[in-house]
Amino acid sequence: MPVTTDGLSRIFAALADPTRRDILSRLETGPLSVTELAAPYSMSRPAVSQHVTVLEEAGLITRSAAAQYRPCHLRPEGMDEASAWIAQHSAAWERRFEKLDQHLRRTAPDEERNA
Amino acid sequence: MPVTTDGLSRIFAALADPTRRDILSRLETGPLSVTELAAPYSMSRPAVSQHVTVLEEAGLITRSAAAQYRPCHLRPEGMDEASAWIAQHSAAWERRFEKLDQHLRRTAPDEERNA
DNA sequence: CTCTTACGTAAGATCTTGCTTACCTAGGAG
DNA sequence: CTCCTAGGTAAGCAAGATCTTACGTAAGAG
Repeated sequence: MPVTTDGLSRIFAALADPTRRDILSRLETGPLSVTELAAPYSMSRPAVSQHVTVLEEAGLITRSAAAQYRPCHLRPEGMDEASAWIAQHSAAWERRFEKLDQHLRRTAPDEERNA
Repeated sequence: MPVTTDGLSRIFAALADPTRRDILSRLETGPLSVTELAAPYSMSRPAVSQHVTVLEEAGLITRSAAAQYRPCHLRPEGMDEASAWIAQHSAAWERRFEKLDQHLRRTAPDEERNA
């Protein structure tokens, strides 16, 4: 990854780690502190802190600056860009096969006309 | 990334590169050879070949083994897993805000009971 | 004040990624 | 056969990712 990475690349890169995806899943039920997030994993707390930073820089979560307790919570609009990219390209995928489909149906399309 | 990476991580990692996303976009209009894919980029053809290998190992494209011409084409079901993950978690995101929504609505929910 | 808790960050080891150039194979034209 | 085209692969390097341990800081308890 180059020095300056675009937002979409950052989001997909953030999602390309099982630990980070698990963190996102666990935040869906409510905010958690870094210490709480780190508990189930076998890695050190600073490692989890770095994962959280990656998620934050990708715009997928935010951290409150509340004293020494800094709960992490989801940023709902964070995944919109990735979601939109996938949706758009899935649509293109499907259009390609719809065209094939239509082509195949032109061989015997008679059943739908007499309704 | 560890020695063995799960499929979802491989897919997201493959999507986390602008060149590879661009390759996928260009394949939506039909299959292209590695040489054709490499033409617009300023990097070497082997570099593009390696990007194509990454996409292939993620299950996003396939290569025909036709003689020395090996056109790359999309594998439509390749993005399903990523799409499903995003959809599922976007849904969880939304449910979280629906619950908030419902909670707010419980302050004045009387209109729906007398149908 | 000191001590604890929660957390970030710096330094460093190690692995992976993304590129390069150089080289190799396979098929077709002559 | 030789030559060209298409493309995969190896070696090597710079940069980044992921972890570790060690340390620093800020807020509250006593």
